[in-house]
Amino acid sequence: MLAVVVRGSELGLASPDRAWIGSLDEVAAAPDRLVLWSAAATPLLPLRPRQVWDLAAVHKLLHGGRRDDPGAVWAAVHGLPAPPRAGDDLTLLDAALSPVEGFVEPVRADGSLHPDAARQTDPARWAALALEVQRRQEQALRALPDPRPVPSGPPLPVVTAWAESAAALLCVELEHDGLPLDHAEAVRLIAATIGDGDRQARDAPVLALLRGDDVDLRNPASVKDALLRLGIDVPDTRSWRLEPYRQAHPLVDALLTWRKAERVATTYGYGWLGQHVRAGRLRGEWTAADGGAGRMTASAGLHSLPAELRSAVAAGPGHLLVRADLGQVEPRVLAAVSGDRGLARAAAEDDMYTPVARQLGVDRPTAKVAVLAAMYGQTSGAAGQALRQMEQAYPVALAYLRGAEEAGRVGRDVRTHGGRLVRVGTGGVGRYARNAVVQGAAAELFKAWAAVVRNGLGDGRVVLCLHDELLLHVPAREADAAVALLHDALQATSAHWAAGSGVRFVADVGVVHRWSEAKG
DNA sequence: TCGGTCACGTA
DNA sequence: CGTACGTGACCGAG
Repeated sequence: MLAVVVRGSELGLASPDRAWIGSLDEVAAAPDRLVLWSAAATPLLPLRPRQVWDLAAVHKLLHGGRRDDPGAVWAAVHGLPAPPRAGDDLTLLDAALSPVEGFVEPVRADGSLHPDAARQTDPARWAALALEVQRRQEQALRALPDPRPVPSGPPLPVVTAWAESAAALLCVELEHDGLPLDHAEAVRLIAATIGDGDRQARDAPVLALLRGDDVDLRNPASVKDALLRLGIDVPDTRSWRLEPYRQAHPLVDALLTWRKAERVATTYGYGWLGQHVRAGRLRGEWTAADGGAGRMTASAGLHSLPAELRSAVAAGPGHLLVRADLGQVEPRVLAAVSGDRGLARAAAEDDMYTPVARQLGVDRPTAKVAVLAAMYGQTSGAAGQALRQMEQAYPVALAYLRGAEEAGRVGRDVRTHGGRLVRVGTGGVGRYARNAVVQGAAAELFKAWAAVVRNGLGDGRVVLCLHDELLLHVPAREADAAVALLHDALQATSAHWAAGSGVRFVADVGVVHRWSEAKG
């Protein structure tokens, strides 16, 4: 273990037996795993370290919540109450504004961290403290139960800590590298939908159908009233609600078409291109573990790019895109984390809904709805019968889900398979916790997979993470190796993550020039 | 200027 | 069949 602190041109280093002011060369040469307070705040991009322990990321894994600043991280491993956030406490503002004159003692008499410790501590000492926090975090992780029936290798929560740290590091790289974008193609696609983007021109054909009726297309209440005047009475004007009325009146069809264009104009139009694309790269900000379940999130609309725009995401000269997505990942995750042997047997198949359908005595579409309804806590009665059959066929999986739902209902926090604390809080909604243990576990498996893939790439790069999909940008000569890597990495990851469960995970992998091609 | 609502894209 | 996220336009309160 080598803790690394970068502060300006100075570098603080700490190993278990000493702490010193060192150089970047020493980090580059270190065979050790690196400990960082936060990958996002540590400029190590040129080094592309292989293994880091990100104290902020592991803190969020262990304790949930949104805080991941050093004060909160330190307090948590020492069993102290979380300190006020900078901004909540004006004395912290004073500390931040006052010039740094020499170093302070970072640990106060009551054991808490000095509010400005990150800036005002001797870098070597600050690195040594990082190492101490790492030890305590690992100790806490080792105290958690390992949920696997046949543990293999290090305890699963410790493995998850490394994977979550790797994801934090990957987010820094994703922000830096960006997604390769064919700018001219993007402009063509946008122009095909909204022309030059003129608002009046876009609105005119819809307004013409309303003859003089003064309607604000961007105001749902106004649209709802206009529809009512045409005899179409709907509780709201969402597109799926209006879809059945497409034939009822030309306005509905025109309005839905207009909405598509309006979405492009406002969210994915010329302004968006100008704001987020530079030198052929589309960039957003990435977060490694967000929301209740700890999924990765991205800004700049990277996670909700309309399918029509995906042909603009294209490999650069001499390069190819390798895209891979996990097949039926959530039901497979459920089979693994719940330990349901019957569901695990179904997950041995390429398509697990086929054996589930056989087991339930229903057709495949019904089986799929039943499985999804079970995982997400269905409320309508459509799949009620199938759900009762699920209960009969897969009682262990259903009990696991019920347990999470019950915990959520009474406001009891839950932990995912990999050890993430999902804070439910008081008055929690049961469905939320029920979903979080599946979605969150899937996110952990995905990140563990992504981490292995990242480390196995030569000159290639991970350029997009999309919940169950990875997009790689690789030199053409490395494409075949990347395909093999994606499969091998999933094998290796699931072998320990789902050890003893008998669940098989599958990836659909393809080599393409444009993201839009060859979607499985 | 702000939070809330509606709407919609993705998984 | 549901959960989750980010984004943007509009409304009404302050």
